[in-house]
Amino acid sequence: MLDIKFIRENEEKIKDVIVKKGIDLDLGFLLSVDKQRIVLLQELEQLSALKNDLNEMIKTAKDDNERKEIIEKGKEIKNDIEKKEPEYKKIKQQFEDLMVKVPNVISFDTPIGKSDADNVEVERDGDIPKFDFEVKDHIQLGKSLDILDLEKGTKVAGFRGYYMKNEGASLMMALMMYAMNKLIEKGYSPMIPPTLVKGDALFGTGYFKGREYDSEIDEVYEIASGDSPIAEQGKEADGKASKEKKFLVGTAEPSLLAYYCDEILKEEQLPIKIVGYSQCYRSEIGSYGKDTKGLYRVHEFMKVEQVVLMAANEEESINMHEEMFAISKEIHKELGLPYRVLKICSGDMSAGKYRAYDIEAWMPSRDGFGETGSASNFLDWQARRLNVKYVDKAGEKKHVYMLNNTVLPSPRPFIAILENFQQADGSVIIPEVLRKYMPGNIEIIVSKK
RNA sequence: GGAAGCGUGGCCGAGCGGUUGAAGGCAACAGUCUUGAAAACUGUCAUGGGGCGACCCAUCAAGAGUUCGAAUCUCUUCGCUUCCUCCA
Repeated sequence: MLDIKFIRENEEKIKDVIVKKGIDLDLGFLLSVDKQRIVLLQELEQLSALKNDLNEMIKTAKDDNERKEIIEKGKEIKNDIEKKEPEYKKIKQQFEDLMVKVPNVISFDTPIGKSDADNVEVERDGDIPKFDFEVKDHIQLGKSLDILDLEKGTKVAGFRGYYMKNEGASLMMALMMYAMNKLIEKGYSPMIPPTLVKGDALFGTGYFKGREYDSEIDEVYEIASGDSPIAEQGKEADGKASKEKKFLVGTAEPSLLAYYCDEILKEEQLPIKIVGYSQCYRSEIGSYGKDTKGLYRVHEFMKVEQVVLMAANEEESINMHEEMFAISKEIHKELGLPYRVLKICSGDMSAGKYRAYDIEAWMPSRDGFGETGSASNFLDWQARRLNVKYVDKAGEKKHVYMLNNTVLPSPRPFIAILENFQQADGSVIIPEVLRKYMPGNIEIIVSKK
């Protein structure tokens, strides 16, 4: 969310971003709604002021007659207010619905483009492995080593379900422990946040495209809570409110950031650096036909995520963004995974983002790179929705800047490790940095058959 | 799951139908005094919105209602606390 004053003053700039991000929004219409809203607001406030004056006058009325007169007048004004109010509420709602869609501006160095095809590769590291034997994909490897069971996963959990087994389960836990500890060593405070949350956290971080959850477009699972089925949740006509909706997060980011919602921090507290571990759930709506095999695209996984809340300084936020993303690169290097870095273009960026990178690891079975991480700088776009402010050194209240980065998800690096480090005999070498987290500190996963 | 109670400004806490946007205290900030600090004293000090401004509107968990008028009364929801029950 942006400040309406900023929008009024930067109409052309935002119109430009709307085009570059490919967002369906008529900014001129928003501004005209804004004007109507202010007019109605002023009219209503004037009526309220009048009414308040009359209420004061009652106290000093000379006699019952005068009192009656005042009450009559008050009723007229109340009528006027009641007539005008629905109109104002309607406009206000319309205004808010439009405001929520206004995208954040983009950084000066964000490439302009229409889709992910226009993202710009800016870095590449590591040698793509060459194999002198027939390469297996992670599905075959996982099966032969008895560390991944997709059939049972589908049987129990349905499409995109999976079981991690034996060294596979240990390897995933090792990845998470490794990532978690690395960030703690870098000064991040560890957190295990809730994954079942109210809508506010998801709206606040931009995971709902509108003000409310929309099952058609939002890639989030809604959960039945209380005793009513989902379809019957929401406000009842008779004013009886139902239980609050709950959702499963797709990353720890919403829970970690919403920890501070409605708070006013002090500048001395900033930057706040947190590393969170969570289970992540994704409905993968809109990706029905994509990556249907294996672990690449699943509904449920584990992930270590980092977030930073910092003072509002654009330049410093860019530096922080780089600093956070450097950790992802360091991790890929330490794991020995060849990777490349993409600067995300305007059209592939979600509405709230100011600047974003993706990191992709080499996956032999894809004969290409696959996304293993993403770092985003939102400036104060999320903080406005979450209402997180700080008092700066001059005593002024400002919204904090928020940034986030994938430290390590569980399934995709697992794919990359299996496929890149497979041996001719079907065994898989475990990256050195993970061995201390493996039971028995094993160095290799071998077939038991 | 059963019972009772409670939700007021950064915090504590009064107020229970009209000079209450809200006493008092703490914290914070500015000043006086002091070589400096502390103490003491004086002053400032909620948030959001509208207006060029005087100023106006809204907010005492949220929503609805009663009333000319609600922080105060009624209802609903949410949250918290305590006791009992149950339980990984």
